[in-house]
Amino acid sequence: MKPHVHQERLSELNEKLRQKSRKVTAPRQAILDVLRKHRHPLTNKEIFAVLPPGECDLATIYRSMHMLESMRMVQRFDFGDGTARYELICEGDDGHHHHLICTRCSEVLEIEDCFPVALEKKLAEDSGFKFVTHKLEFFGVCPKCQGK
Amino acid sequence: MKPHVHQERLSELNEKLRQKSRKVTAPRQAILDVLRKHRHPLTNKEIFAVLPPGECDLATIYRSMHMLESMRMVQRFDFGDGTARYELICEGDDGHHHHLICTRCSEVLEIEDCFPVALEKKLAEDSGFKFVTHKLEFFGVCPKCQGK
DNA sequence: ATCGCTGCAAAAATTTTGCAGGTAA
DNA sequence: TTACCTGCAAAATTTTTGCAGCGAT
Repeated sequence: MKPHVHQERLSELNEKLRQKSRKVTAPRQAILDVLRKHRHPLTNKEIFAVLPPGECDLATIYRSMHMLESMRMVQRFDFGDGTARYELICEGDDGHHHHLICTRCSEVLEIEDCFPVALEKKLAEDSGFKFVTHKLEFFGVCPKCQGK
Repeated sequence: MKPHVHQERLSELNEKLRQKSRKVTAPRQAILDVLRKHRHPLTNKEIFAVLPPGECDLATIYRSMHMLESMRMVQRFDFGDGTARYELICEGDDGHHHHLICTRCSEVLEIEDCFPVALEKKLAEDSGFKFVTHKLEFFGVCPKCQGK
């Protein structure tokens, strides 16, 4: 491990990992660094491709993403193509947001609008379900792809 | 093919298939019959399991679902577990709706509420995207599972 | 008689798991 | 030292594809 880099991240990571008696390892830091440098959800394969060869095994990425998701350090998204994508959850944020994805070039915009809370509450009351959450993604054709 | 069953369905299928110079085959009718008998989205594997052995190959189901989706006869849904699910689109309906899924027992409720059209329009205007649609699914714990 | 469709088999793509050795705490 | 973690390899899932023969039109 390089003790001089990403101290601020390291302390956050340390704290969260130690809470669960997990270890701060080089592969985990490398993965978090990749996620930090990308604004949009990445597939495990994309994370693997970006990392220097030999820095982290693909299986380790899968295992790490599961762990990071259970610790609420990353948020999983599904764009409907059958491949999981992950985005780093910022501090003080719950990671809940949505995307607008171009169906032609796969460009991704982050969306601040969200499903109205009132409707979600009504839904929970009507159905008797509890702890109701939702996943919402938008799809369309971006300006660049409209002429083609 | 059994000429005495599901005549009403057959004529609908015939018409749509013939429009694309596709053929009305036993496997395709069998698949549509399964979908018609189930109110909720099914995975290809589930469809395969329900069909009598030897009635339809799994690969044929995959091929059929792609075709039926492109013909807008089925709607694809993603429940976030990495497996595609399909539901029959009723006549006169565009198939656009959502579900409330129990994260413990996988019970599925159909939801009539939808993301407000006005917000979707605003989203399209703000972003410059066109043909904007959305996918929305709700997750929670159903009444039966709340005590456990 | 076409042309499309099917079953079978193989391959591709994504994700999970077992295990022996290595490393953080 | 002791758990936990990693790489490697193998397996499990889900989905796609090639091909020869069959079948709807």
